[in-house]
Amino acid sequence: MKKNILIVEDNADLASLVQLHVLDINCDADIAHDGGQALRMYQSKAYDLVILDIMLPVMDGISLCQKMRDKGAYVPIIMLTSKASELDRVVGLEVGADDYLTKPFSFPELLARIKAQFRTIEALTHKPTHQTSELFQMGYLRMDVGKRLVTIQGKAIALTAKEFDLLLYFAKHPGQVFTRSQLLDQVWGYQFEGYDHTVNTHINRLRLKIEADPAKPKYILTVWGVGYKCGDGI
Amino acid sequence: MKKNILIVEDNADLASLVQLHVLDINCDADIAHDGGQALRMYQSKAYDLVILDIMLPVMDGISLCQKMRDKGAYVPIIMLTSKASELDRVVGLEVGADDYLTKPFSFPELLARIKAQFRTIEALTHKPTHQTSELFQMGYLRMDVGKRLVTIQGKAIALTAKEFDLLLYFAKHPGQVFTRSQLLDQVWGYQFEGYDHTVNTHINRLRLKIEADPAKPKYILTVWGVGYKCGDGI
DNA sequence: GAGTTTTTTCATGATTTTTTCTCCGTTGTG
DNA sequence: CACAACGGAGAAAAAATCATGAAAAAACTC
Repeated sequence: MKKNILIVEDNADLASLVQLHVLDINCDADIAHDGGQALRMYQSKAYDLVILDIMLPVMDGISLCQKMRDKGAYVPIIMLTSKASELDRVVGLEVGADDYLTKPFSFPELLARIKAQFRTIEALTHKPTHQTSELFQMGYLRMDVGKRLVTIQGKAIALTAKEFDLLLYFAKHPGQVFTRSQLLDQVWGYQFEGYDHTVNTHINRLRLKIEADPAKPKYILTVWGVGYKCGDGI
Repeated sequence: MKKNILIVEDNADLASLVQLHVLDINCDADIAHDGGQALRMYQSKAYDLVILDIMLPVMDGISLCQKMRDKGAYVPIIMLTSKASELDRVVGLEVGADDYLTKPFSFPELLARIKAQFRTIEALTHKPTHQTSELFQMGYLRMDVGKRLVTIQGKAIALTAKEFDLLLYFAKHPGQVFTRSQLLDQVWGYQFEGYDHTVNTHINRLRLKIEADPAKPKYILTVWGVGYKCGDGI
């Protein structure tokens, strides 16, 4: 996935040069030549990083940096400057920049600093995204209830709604034997008026999908004269 | 809430000086004089930041940095060095440092950089407070919650309020399947009295806007007999 | 308050799933 | 071994679900 970088730099040559270099680390870059343009672009597109020259026409880099910081999402900002004065460096960082480079800088260092910013973001955001949804397992077969996903040895199996509900019912009651009408009551709902035969058909199609050899089922077993139960899949 | 900083520096005078200065920004600091000691301290206490001299006896700063990075939790590392060679700077950043300072450095700048690191952490870890909002992504599609902006491969997509909220809900729960009434409850609010059909229409318009081929959606997928889920967009 | 945009409701046709039905092999029983 | 009940397989019929487009209602703007 390509990252988007916004380069804010009035020197067109330098801007293009930077743009060229960030391509090497798989990043796309747009260029803004003054502060006003930069702010408009920043608001109209989701950038992953901003490279910002502090000396700009129309609006200086410090003000621009503050305005960007006020606009919602956190986007890392790397400041560039020709002044080597310490005061500027400190002001830049105080005002919300995440890093600071003094011109002339080397491109390897710029790229290294860009990557360092991305790494921080990754490390910090790459966390509680994983919803802990209920998981059931029988042998190699796993069911994720929230995602309604079934995998066998990691391979995804596409099930219809009823197939999934039926299989889930077995997975939730390992080893237990159910008659067809019990299954109709529990999975279809007690108000369902239909034939026991319906269950057969569903078990059938389920077996076609999940069993290696549907003639010798391992997950859903027939209990002759009674109904079905789930095996351990092994 | 005081922050804990680990200073890894063999020059005892400089170490104490740094320790003294970080007190000004309400930070406590421990000092390690060599790499082995540093690693033991790093593992035995939860630090918020590490200041690391690259030239160390026993174990050099680069190796130490890598070892720390391997130890799970993300702690920002600021490297110090007397060598001004560009290669070192780049190696330092490549190896997992978040920032890099060349001796002699000024204390205001060191403190500014420390604060910049903390600010990043705050912005990214602190739950989406009103100011700092989050970015969500599914494939080429990105959502900036603060700006209420959606882009696909950098191109901005104009969504209405409901469309945005609905899409955001999917983006926040990747892969999770929702029924139409769940979506009505979660996105519209449980007090909403309306038809499931409403969801269809919105999904429909969303697809027209975000899908390359609305007939073969990649972002919002239909789960037959259940509802909808978001795909990974690829 | 008129005009625009957004949201909701509704109707239709296409598609998928579910149910029903039939045939045939299998299993258990006497 | 024969007979009857049972379960499996497949196809056809029925039902449910969804996409689409259009119209009505509501919300918002100027």
